Amino acid sequence: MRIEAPPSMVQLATEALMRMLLSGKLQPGDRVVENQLTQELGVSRPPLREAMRVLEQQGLITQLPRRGAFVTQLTLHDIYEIVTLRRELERLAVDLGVPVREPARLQRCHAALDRHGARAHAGDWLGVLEEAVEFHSSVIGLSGHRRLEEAYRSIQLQMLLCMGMNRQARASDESLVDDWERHRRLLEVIESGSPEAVHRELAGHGDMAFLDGIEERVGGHSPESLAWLKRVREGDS
Amino acid sequence: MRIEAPPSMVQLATEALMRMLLSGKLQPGDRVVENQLTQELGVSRPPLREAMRVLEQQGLITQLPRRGAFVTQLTLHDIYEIVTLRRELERLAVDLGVPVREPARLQRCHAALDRHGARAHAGDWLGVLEEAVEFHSSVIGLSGHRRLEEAYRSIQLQMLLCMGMNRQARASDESLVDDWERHRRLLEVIESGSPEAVHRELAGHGDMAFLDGIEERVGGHSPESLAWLKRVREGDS
DNA sequence: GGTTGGTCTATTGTCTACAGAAGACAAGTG
DNA sequence: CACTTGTCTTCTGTAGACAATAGACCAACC
Repeated sequence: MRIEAPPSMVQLATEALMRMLLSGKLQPGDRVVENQLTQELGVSRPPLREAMRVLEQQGLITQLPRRGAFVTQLTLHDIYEIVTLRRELERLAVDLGVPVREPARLQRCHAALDRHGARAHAGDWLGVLEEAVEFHSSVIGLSGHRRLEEAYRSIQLQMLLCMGMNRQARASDESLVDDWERHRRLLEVIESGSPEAVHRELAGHGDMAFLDGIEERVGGHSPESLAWLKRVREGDS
Repeated sequence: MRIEAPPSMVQLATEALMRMLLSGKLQPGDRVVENQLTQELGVSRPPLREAMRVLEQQGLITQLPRRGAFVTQLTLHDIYEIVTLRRELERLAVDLGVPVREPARLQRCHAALDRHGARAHAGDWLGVLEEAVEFHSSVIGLSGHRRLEEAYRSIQLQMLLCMGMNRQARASDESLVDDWERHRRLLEVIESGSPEAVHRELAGHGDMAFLDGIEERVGGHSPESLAWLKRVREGDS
């Protein structure tokens, strides 16, 4: 049995920061001061800075040279980018991955789904979020396309960051379980083996509710994004 | 007139490393030792490490905890991933960006193309590469989709890294100019405004020559990648 | 002779300290 | 009273030093 290497401070700091972002403890637009975090996390600045570089690359925080780092604040155009790109990546993943060639890959989906269910029933809000990300990643991973999976994961995290604010208020225990049920259905459809059916299920997957009244909550209304929002609302879902 | 902030060491180190990778001074599989580079680049280790984290995120170098960093060595499956994903991103970019809505964006394409041409005629091999990347990025950027452009750029750099070895030998001065001519033609087709025509031009863009005999040069022959290679060679290009 | 154990070196992981820039604030000036 | 200017504080950028680990090499033992 192969023992695993102890996680590096960079890794721990990255995960801790990610959790602070997903939980909303760090909100979009917030300034991220290095010295504050070193105290909170018990890490010195160099590894923390490396972790921040990683999250910067993922688009979760934004660094301005000599001015500090901020939690990325998405514009309407950003949301347009995220949603359109995510949809395209999903499409490709389904076409490549469904029907599933290697049953072993399904195991990962089931494992994530089970953990998701456990967290949902326990009312563990943040845990549900993390396992939902892992579940979706594992679904995309059915394609056997690592880069596709990573791109998808990155996009997904950005989207969650944006949903952060109103999520906490909205997510009751029932809706957590509802999410799980929806994911369970998705996996069933995938196992049935029809790419078209999966596309349909994903199209109606219904995580677009956060778009309601989005224009008032964010800035950056580009022509593209406004046109897109109009199309989406006219039922092109 | 707004003066620009002096570039940080992290930025400089990232660019220098990138150049070492593109030029083949660092070859796939090579070990990257921090202390050696600090001497060569005249930077201390913390900013160098941050730069390496950035390149790790881009997939250009691979870090093994407590074992050091290596230039990423691509498998056939990796190449399959890169080519398929790149194609998909191109497709989306063309559909979103052609015909061009904002003429201002074309200016960036033309500027990059001009620089590309100048480097090609000067026989500046590395410069051509850099400007070719910028040209392609600017074309994808016609879509106004920043994330799409960045994903494409990352994928493209990975591909260049893989082509590195045989590139230097193969690229004569004429072929440099040929590349430029091809790019010029592409931009003309784009300006003509027909997405289908652009798709056709891209399909026959002809940078697939490096796939000849690729199986012998790299490892990692997954079922997906072998099937894909067969399809490509049967003229699905 | 092959294997095991120990030591030694090279390299990574982390921390502390210092230099320099950006922004805040207050005092002076029109 | 508004605006500018100088200073001060806070924070980032970078450097250098120390601790700890992995792998190589050599010797001793089975």
